[in-house]
Amino acid sequence: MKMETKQLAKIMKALSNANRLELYLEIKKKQEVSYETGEECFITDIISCMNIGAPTISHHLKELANADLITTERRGKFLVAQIHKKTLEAASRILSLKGGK
Amino acid sequence: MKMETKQLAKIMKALSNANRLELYLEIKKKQEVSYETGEECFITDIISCMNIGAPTISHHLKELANADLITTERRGKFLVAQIHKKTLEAASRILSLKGGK
DNA sequence: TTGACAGTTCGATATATATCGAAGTATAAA
DNA sequence: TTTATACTTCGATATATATCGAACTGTCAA
Repeated sequence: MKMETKQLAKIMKALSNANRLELYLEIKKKQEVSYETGEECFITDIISCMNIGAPTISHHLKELANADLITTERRGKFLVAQIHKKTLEAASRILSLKGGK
Repeated sequence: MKMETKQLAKIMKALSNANRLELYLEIKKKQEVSYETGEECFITDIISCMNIGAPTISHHLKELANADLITTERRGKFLVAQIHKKTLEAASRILSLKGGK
């Protein structure tokens, strides 16, 4: 099997759980807003507006990071997350969503 | 949680297994070729070039169909599959891969 | 009708996963 | 230094999933 396929499956798996996907999309949304406001995406804000516990969020963040979809960074007491745009773009390329052969 | 998010998660889950994704991409590839040749995508050809058994293929086809990513149709003795382009396009739209948010 | 081929269904198994509560760690604030 | 906040780690549990072999169904060909 192609390396590409395995990699894409990994990305898909990371986005296959509804709560984790919501988490990812939330980070993505905040990051897009932050282009304008300069704010960062604080995980603590996301936790308070999702209906799963902190341990589960922590677990999901690791899965997203493991698939290279995000990175996280401590900012003092808090955790901030950034989207890896390249990973999502790579996924779309493999799926030939745009352009394509 | 948004309906959209749940739906997208379902699509992602269907594509999250490497073998199932390979199957999907194979159907997709054959369908693209078939634009030119007029051929259809026969599952039997795919089975013979993948290293999982027929029962598993059958299971995976159902998962893909359940996520609305493909449809299948009997052609006499054989099974042919078609990609639902719209589903993949909808997924990409929700992920905002193209165009703005 | 018999045989072969294509695919499905069933039952079993092994593995992965999502989630939680409890307890731990790190940082900031009082 | 005590307390509170923001996560993380651990262990447990319940559920889902991928996969297989065996047996079944449907279709064609001889």
